[in-house]
Amino acid sequence: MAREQIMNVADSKHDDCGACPIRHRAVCARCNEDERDVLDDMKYYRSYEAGQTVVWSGDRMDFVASVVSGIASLTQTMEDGRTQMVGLLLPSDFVGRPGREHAPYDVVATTDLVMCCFRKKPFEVMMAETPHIAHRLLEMTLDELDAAREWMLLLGRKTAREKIASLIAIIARRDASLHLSGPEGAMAFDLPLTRVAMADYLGLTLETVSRQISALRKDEIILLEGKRHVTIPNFQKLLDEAGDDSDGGMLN
Amino acid sequence: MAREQIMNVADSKHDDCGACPIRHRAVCARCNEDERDVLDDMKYYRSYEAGQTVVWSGDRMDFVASVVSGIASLTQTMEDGRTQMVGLLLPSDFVGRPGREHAPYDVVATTDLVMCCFRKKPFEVMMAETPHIAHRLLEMTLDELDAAREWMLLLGRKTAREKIASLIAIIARRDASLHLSGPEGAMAFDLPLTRVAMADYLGLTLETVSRQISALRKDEIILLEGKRHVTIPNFQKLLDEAGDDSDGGMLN
DNA sequence: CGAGCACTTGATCGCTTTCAATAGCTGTGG
DNA sequence: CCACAGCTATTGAAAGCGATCAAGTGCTCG
Repeated sequence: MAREQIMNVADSKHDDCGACPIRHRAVCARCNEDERDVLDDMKYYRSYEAGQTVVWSGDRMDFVASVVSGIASLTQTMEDGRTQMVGLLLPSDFVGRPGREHAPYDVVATTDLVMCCFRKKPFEVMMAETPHIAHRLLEMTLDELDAAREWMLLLGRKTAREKIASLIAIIARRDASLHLSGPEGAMAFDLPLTRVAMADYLGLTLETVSRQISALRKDEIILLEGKRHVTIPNFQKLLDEAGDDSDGGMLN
Repeated sequence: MAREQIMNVADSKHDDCGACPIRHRAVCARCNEDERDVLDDMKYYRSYEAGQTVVWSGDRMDFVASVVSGIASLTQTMEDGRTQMVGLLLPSDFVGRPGREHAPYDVVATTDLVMCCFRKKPFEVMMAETPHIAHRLLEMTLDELDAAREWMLLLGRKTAREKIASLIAIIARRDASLHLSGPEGAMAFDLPLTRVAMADYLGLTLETVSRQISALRKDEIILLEGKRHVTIPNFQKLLDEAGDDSDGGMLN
């Protein structure tokens, strides 16, 4: 908490795009070398600590960015304080909308976070001239729309237990794809979200989240070490609890 | 019900794009005359009756399309039959995803429906060569993503009464923008959805939908003639019931 | 050691669902 | 013409799930 409180100002500009861990999945994934050189000159990094707000809803947003590492969340809040997470941004995900002045949601760093930013105007110009970027952004936006619609089913129709199981399954799958390990064998990882964040994501209260996690643990669908470390002995059993189709909701 | 059961096969190809009612909002909105001529040659119309399924989830989808008139819905269904509407497609909205083989959702004609279709392959080729189309599609997809996220807040955090009020407000606003009448004065329109469809959209049961509509009528937030015709004496009062921000959730 | 935080667990409340009966409407056929 | 089926919608009563209110635990940090 105390380390580098000014880190979000101490931005770095020196990492080479060629070594970027997200270059094959981010908005720049389709760019050729020349195009990437231009972006390389435009970009700057910003870092945020877990809990910091990156952008406030309604604020002017003069940049767009890719998540390089860590997790950010998009959150909507009603006047009386009810909040709903409407997006979970993982490494390579894109933040901001070309052509829009103001942020429609709060963007919050859920874990320590590094973003690769571009000032909006130059990026818009570049996008207009570079079909590779526009196409990749369209593709990513369509994927996000699919994910949002999957989430609508969860929010509208799933029970609390199914919601928790679904969230754990999603995190497990993402973790597996990061570590390039197949789905065979026991999966184990740390939950990157607090109970409150999970509740905001799932449209539940934190008490219900806690209770359902306890219930899944009691039924040995998941194993817990401490508050955060999860082991999944049988992924199919978890999917059954999530109520998803038998294909496990595989993308495409 | 009995009239023109084969209408979805009796397709028309003759309407001129220049007279198209959605040409200023659809995916082709940014096209110049030459580009539109090409689309004009590619396109064909298809009509569906209320209740017909346009595409089944998982089916091969060899076309993309714009809604010309009527309303279509995107629906997800769980194994045990629970269903959630994840998209409401109004005139000018786009159906289908370039680059995807199979439909991820059921597409159902909620009212009688006319769509302007393009075979997918030629459309993809055209899109790759025509930035105007790709850009417009990106813009529309980003708008849809915003709408989906607004809907996630509704599904996750709003009460049944707020959900109903929100839905009626959305339909009222859309109707007003169609009829080019300002929000002043009493608004009146027919609900284009059955109670079941509303329930599927809102993540409720049809009984709860019915009860909350009755409650809003008793409180004189809305007036009902028959089952479907709604009059809104005071739009602001409806917005208050919807729990939206004071700006009424105006786009942009 | 005590404050603060994240989390868990218990008891109760209340909103939405579930189950069930009924109304209103349209179309069909005796 | 009326009886009846089929559909949409309304309304009532009861049940259940998640929310709310309230302690209490375990951990970290000062």
